[in-house]
Amino acid sequence: MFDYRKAAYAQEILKKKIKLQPFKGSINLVAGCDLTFLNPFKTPTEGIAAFVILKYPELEVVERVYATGKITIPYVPGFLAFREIPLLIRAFRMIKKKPDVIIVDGHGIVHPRGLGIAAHLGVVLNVPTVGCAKKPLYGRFNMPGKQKGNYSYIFDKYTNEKLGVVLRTKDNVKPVFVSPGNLTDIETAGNLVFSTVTSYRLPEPTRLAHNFLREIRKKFL
DNA sequence: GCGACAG
DNA sequence: ATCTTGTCGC
Repeated sequence: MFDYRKAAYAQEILKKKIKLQPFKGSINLVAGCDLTFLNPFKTPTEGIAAFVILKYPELEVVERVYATGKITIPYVPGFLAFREIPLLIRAFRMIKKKPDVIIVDGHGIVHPRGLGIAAHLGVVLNVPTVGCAKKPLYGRFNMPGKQKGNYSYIFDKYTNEKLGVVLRTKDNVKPVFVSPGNLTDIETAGNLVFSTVTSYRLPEPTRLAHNFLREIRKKFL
């Protein structure tokens, strides 16, 4: 079984290691990562994690890697990282050209204990990360305008601290929820995601990682 | 007590 | 989180 009390404690410890700061240096390579499961409704199950690395700001793919393994921890809102990070780490180690920043499919610091999967991964790898989720998890916010580029801020519901942005990446399409993971800040996170969006709802790194997995997954069925 | 709840 | 198909709106 999985001890969620201990996991929550671990999150509180790791949260203290997050460094929120403007991005240091320049971004030449940006990565997107994602996971897929052979049976997403059963645990344990086989999982596949992938990273797609793109040149920035050209968004040309320069490398793709993936790793497979057994997923034994169930999904519980607030503890996604414990389920997905082990395989993500293995895939990350296979990358030859390490990215300057990773866009993770999930939240950064917009999280009940301030440590969503993007922040968790960023601390463990000591790499700049940005969280880009498709649904809200925590905090209060107003919906942004309907036009691409419109955004609003996400605040902590107790401290009112600004945590991230709700960003409209495509006209009349549901917005995404962006927040810094590690070694980035809200502005860096928002700008990076918006600058990697083309004509789809999700930023290219995330979208391509997802497509890549769909490809790989077929070979395992 | 009730609703909400990343992937 | 998977997969597929159909429908609707811009």
